[in-house]
Amino acid sequence: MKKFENFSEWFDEIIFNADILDARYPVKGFAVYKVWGFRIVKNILEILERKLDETGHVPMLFPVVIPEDAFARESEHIKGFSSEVFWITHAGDRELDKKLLLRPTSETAMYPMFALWIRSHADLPLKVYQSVAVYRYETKATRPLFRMREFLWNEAHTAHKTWEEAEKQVREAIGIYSYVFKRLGLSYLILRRPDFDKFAGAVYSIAFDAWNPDGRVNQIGTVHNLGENFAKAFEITYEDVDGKHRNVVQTCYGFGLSRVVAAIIAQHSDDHGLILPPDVAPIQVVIIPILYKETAHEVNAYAKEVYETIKSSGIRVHLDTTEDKTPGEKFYYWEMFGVPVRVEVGPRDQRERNVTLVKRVGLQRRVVKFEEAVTAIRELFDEILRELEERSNSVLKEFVVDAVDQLSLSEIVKLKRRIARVCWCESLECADKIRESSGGEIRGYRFDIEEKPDKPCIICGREAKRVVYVARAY
RNA sequence: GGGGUCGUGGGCUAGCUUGGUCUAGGCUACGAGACUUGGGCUCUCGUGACCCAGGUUCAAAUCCUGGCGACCCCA
Repeated sequence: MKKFENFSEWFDEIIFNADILDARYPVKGFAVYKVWGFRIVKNILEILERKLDETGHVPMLFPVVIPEDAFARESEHIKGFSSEVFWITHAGDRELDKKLLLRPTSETAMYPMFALWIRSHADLPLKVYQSVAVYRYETKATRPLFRMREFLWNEAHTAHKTWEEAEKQVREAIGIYSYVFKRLGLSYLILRRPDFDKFAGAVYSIAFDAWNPDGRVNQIGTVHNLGENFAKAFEITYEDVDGKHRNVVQTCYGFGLSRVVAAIIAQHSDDHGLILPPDVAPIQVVIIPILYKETAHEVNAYAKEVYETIKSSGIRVHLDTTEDKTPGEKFYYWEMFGVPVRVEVGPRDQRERNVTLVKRVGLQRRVVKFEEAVTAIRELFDEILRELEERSNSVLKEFVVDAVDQLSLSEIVKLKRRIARVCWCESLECADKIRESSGGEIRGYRFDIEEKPDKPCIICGREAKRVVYVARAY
């Protein structure tokens, strides 16, 4: 199965064969994370949550149910989400007086509590996060990991005294996510969404759009400045030093764990199977003993010694002692699971007290001395991450193509399945036409760098205000 | 929301047009064994499937109706 020719089938095969996700659960849009997938999730979470802790966020856990009246408090918010909400209407055969909904996101679960907790400026800033499943009745076709009706994410919610502080928080959030994505070697565009596509209830939204082999973009994270919109609706006020009561200014941001797993698979993996960044690989090193009858005993003993040494250095290592499988079969097996480094230990290595190291990316062999094995493996980890990052980055560069007119726009997005870079006048009419003629959506303009339009609007020919990116999306 | 394609062991599929030879074939996976072992070796044996409910018929995996489910395309 070929990644760049038939992405969909390739992807389904990988998540099934590598024990990431079993999508055969009998409810559409819901699936089971299997061991390998869930361990990867936990490893990603560990990196993210540590970073959130370091930057002054505190973990909490809010209920999965939200009462209807709280959900309806902010008018834009309810407009944006009501069509995809799961409702709880009954308990047994009794109808509930007060309908409850399963959180599609937790603003309306958290903010009534924020209103109770925040009394004075001394309570600010408040920075809370939780890692939970959320529920959205997607009407578009659901896809494993990319578009689920139940999906895992980490969401953070903050409250501040001023707009400036909230702005600072937005930048901190972008920094946190960028840091995690870097350790995963992912490439993406940081885009400020056009106003018509911002989060329901936000002043503005920033999103991380990762590239995908089929040309669709995969939104793996979002950061929103909520301004005072929710503070007004939920009456979240504080007493300032001057004794006046003011609304807090809020931000919130979400990190899509399911989609980040999808992005790791989609960007890094190849036709042999998964390729995992060392930081999140459940097993970082697998040792394959090469056994021959005459030397089996010595080689096994040596493999065990190698195993103990690597293990004691803190690396997640596994010794494959399965019998009745040839080394070749084991190579293919562990390649499917994306283990970053393979250590081959055979009679030759044993005799000379060497080990043979093989990287999952590229699969070149190198022989090092036993004493140098751990150091060499750690170097390989760095090398692997750098390679993944560079490779992914160069694909992203290849994927972004400048569109000069409507014809080339539709060609880039529809036929070539790429991300088009176009100049836009910011009018809604032209946005609609861009959508119609390309089949893609305006994802927004760059947040991290400023791009000045050097051409007129691709649709109307008037002066362009923004350089925007257009792509099909998950 | 509209249109289309398709449901066969755990996974991928053949068979369906023209009903019978299907006791449903293959690959893979899984279990037992032998032989191998520096890239999927070979062999023997074994487990395991026609989405559901009706209908047509002497006879249904195959035809018809309905349901459920999946996938693709368009809005």
